[in-house]
Amino acid sequence: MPLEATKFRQAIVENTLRSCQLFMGLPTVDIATIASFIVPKHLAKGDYLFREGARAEGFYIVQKGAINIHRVNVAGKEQVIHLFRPIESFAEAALATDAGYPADARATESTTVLLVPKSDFIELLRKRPELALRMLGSMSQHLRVLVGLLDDLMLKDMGTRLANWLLKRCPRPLSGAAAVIELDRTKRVLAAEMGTTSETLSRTLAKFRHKNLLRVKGTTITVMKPRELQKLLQQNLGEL
Amino acid sequence: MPLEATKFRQAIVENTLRSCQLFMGLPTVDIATIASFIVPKHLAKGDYLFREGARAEGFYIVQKGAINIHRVNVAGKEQVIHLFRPIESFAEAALATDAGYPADARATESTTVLLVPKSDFIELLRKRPELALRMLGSMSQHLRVLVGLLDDLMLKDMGTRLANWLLKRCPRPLSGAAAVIELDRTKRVLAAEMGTTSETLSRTLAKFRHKNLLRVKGTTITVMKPRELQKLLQQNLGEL
DNA sequence: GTCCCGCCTTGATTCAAATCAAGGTTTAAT
DNA sequence: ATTAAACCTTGATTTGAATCAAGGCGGGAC
Repeated sequence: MPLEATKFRQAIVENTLRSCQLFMGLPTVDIATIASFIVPKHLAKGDYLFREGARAEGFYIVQKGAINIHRVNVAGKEQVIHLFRPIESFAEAALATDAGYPADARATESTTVLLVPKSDFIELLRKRPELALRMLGSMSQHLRVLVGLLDDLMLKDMGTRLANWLLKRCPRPLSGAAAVIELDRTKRVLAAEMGTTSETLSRTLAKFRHKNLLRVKGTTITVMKPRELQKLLQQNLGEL
Repeated sequence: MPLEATKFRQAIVENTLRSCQLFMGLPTVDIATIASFIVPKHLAKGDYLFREGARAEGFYIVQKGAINIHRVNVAGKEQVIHLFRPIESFAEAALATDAGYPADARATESTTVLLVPKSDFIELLRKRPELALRMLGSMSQHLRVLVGLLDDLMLKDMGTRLANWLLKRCPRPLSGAAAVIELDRTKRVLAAEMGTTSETLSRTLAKFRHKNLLRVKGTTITVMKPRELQKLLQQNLGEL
């Protein structure tokens, strides 16, 4: 294989690493070291990267596409935990424990991830305590996301849940300016993420549409009146 | 203050540290170092250790009593995230980020916790990469717990949820031997942890009682027929 | 001991969401 | 371009849990 090609590939990987939160601003040497033991993996839409309980090989960084982390509970229902998109890292927990992955990971579209193998990385970690702190930061971020998800799921009714979800995605809800939200996923999947069925989501969106709070076109939602939505959320909460 | 007393206190702290998962098996020197910057805190029942958003001073280890970590969502409802008991550590996420604590912490009884101050500990972390790995392990454990909680909360009905909860607490569910479960909390609180109301919990327990699956006396539940319960759980799940 | 407050239980009612069902629409593949 | 499959929407029905309400039990204060 031509040496040039290898170098080129390495350069791309290094670029991804540098731009990802976890390694941003790291010395070039370290980036190069990490890049040297990266294993890229390609997945077709629907392929599983790993399943719950599988021995953990390391953690991952999404380079292209999207990875859906989910859990199928004893009842067989799938609860989406998170959807990771390019430059995000996940499964860092794998580093620290011999227990298998605690959830399933599936590509929701054609996807490339970079595997950072456990043993290699741990070795580096021993020499670079700074890095360990970053890992801690990343995991604490994941914890926060999970706590946020819990919050959302426990909110009383779908109206409230959806309003809350939409507002979190409006750039400046208080400005009153219409905001366009691109779903990046099918409504069925969105419903699953919010812990409900596509029917209920559909109805709730319809309710908001009829109040002229928003418009829906395909997988694009335009929030026409963020402030109204905000107000509605507040008063829903008040009535509890 | 008499030197002896100080030494004595230090010895007790070191003992707690040694027995806690996080520091178990650590060299004596390190234990002593950590013990030297520990700040013990006493809380009366109902006192808050910290509130959501508060600047994080460090992480904690429960020495005596119990700490309830919970979240009050936008609707004002309290969702219990976890109840920490002696020798458990929590809020490790505080180390790695400047964001405040992501939840509230309240003592549910008279409690003593050991505060491990952030800056001191981070300094040590830089010199002891091993320690950082342990922290990662601990956080990954918390992640698992949270994922498990999510699982439970999303289970269809209370019958299923409760059966699942009980079975997780039977030492050997398959043995068929009756198991005694001590709640350690009021039923109202348990209901909150399971994301429901005390009325619903009461009814569900009654249902199981009528089927002679268990007996309830105060805060003690005796599961008479774990296997029956297991069977019921399976078939509940099948019917979905 | 007795009084009181908070906890638990049980019943009746209400309500939101899951489920079942069917028609219309978009997407992707041939 | 045609067709099949998946997706979305909307309606009717069912169901499980929250809520409202009231009575009983138990433990702590005095």
